[in-house]
Amino acid sequence: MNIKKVAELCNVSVATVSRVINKKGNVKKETEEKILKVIEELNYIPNALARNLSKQESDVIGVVVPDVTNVFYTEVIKGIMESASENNLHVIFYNTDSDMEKEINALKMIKEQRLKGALLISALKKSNKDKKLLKKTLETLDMPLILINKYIDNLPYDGVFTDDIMAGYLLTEALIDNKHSNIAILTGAKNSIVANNRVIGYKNAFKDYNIDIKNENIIYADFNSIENSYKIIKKHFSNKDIPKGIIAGNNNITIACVRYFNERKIKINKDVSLVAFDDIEILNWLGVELTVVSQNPKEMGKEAFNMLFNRINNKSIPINRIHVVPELILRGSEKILK
Amino acid sequence: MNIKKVAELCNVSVATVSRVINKKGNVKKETEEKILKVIEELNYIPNALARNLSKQESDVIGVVVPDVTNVFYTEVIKGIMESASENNLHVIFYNTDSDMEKEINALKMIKEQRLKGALLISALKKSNKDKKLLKKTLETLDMPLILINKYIDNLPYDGVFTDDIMAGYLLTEALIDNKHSNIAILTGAKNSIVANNRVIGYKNAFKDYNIDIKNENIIYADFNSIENSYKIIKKHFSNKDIPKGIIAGNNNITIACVRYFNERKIKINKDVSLVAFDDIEILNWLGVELTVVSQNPKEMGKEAFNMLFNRINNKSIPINRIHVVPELILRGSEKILK
DNA sequence: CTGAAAGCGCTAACAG
DNA sequence: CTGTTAGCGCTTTCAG
Repeated sequence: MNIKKVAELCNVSVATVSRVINKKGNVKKETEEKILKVIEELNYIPNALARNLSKQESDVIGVVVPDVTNVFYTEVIKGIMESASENNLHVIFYNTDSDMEKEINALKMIKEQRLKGALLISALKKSNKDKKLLKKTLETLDMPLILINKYIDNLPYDGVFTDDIMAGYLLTEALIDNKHSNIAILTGAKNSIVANNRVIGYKNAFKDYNIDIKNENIIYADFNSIENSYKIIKKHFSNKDIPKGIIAGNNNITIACVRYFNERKIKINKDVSLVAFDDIEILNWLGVELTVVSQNPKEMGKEAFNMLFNRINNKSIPINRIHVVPELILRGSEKILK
Repeated sequence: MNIKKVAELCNVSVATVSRVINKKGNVKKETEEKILKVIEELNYIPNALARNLSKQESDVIGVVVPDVTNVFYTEVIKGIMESASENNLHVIFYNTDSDMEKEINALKMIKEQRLKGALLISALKKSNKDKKLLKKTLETLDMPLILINKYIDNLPYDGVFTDDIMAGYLLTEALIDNKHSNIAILTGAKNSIVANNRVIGYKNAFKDYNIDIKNENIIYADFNSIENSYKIIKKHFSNKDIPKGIIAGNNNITIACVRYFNERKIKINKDVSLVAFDDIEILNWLGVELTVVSQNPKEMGKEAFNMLFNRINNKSIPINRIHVVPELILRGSEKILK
């Protein structure tokens, strides 16, 4: 079934059928009604492939994500999907497992599919080699692209980012405000840009409040794995006094941390104050109500989609970078109760 | 940049270029090398739209899911994506929020895009109207389609399903084996097919063990919402003795239930035995180690993809329906310790 | 208001 | 081993 058959059955030309499908007007009421009726009867659905090829553009966007099972990304994804569907756009997802090779490959596939645009949550680490490769791929991509979460310098793309430095600062300050001075931060891997920015915020707060920083209090766990983070935390704190203030660097690390504290019978508000990046709904449901800094992932997704939409519709607008203001949600876990 | 330009630059015809792109052979080594070099230099990437239109088939499959933030589906999705990427297929996702209208719309869009096939996790409830509509949509879809999780009778589709009746039976039996006879099941909405099957398994076990079923022990909560389930549970159990045995009907209900027990200081293994459908990783990490029945969602995703792949490659193989055998994982929460 | 026809970029049958 | 050419199904310009 195709447009030609419909045209024949209606005794009109394909052009006319095309006009009514695309609501272009300039069609007599009667003919339009006749065509609509035949389309309905035949269950005819236009071929998007052909339309896209003809129009030289597709109605699909691509989204590249490190891990579709991580609740943070999951929320971003939901935001993107909602907005995309409101705008009749389809979404192809690529999961990279935080692997740069897969990420670059996904980008190439997006190019190959001639998608309308792309959203990228890069897994780029502090690696010059990967950075160069990514930049090169991005350059040849030649399509509207929005960066989410991971800022990459010297690249002319819009993006919506979290202000990790500020977030780190806020959490640290929340602890300092509660008389803490011995504060450990459990952040992501050493080569992770986000992990390092969070530490910078932490350090800035220490400087502003004239407190000395102890290097042993900066612990590099693993953003991508509860299990690995758990091992690192356990190893680091064995046979050691645990600092009274703890900052967990992301959702996975928080869970690892809560688990470790449970095991060692370390109580929040009594033995330790725990604050964290990312607001994990389940933890709240389970009564582990932590003071957190939240980045509103779903809103980030929607925001990123809007940026892409604007960029698609007007390639010449100036580059726009939004830094989402992290929201400090105080739930009491930053205190030690007497 | 297109195949014609590449051909011109190489002084060959488009056919030859096409041959080397698609590794069809029958090209002299030298010419092949020359073409490959030019492609590389020009960063030429073939237009998948055109290829697909020409070949009358696309390299994209569609996946329709009720909720991309639900950990169960998230695992299914990951399984699908892994397998798809291994087979160089792209995946468009549609989120339905368990809304049949959105589901049917997603199916129509899949048709419009002329995708290679589709995987459907339907949100169909016990509604004749919706069922008819879905069947009609599916009939006109005319492409390989695999059902996941939700069996729909009288429909000629392959599928991978959970054996919810058996799963319900296993959990109930685990409690009965531990001297429980007063057992409540917190299942999904009354019109949910899965919810009802789980209850059937529950009832079957009661019959087999000659125990009387109390209607008040079958509680219809909400598969799709922790919050709603929590409210229902709270309301139902207020001013009542809580049965010693509890079966939570899915991951969301389990969390609501654990929350409620925490609040009322009801202790598992002491006041109550709690067993559940779905294995939630986070709960285990947090030390809430429940006896569960698991359906291996990631494997289900991979299995479903394989089925789709087979169906795409051979439309005439007989219909294949896999019922994943639910795995009972005993972790001790089915007991009351003295 | 309508139709004819050129093209979108690629594949594949056919001819050589 | 290589080239010519007819589509794939649709949009869009141009002419009427």
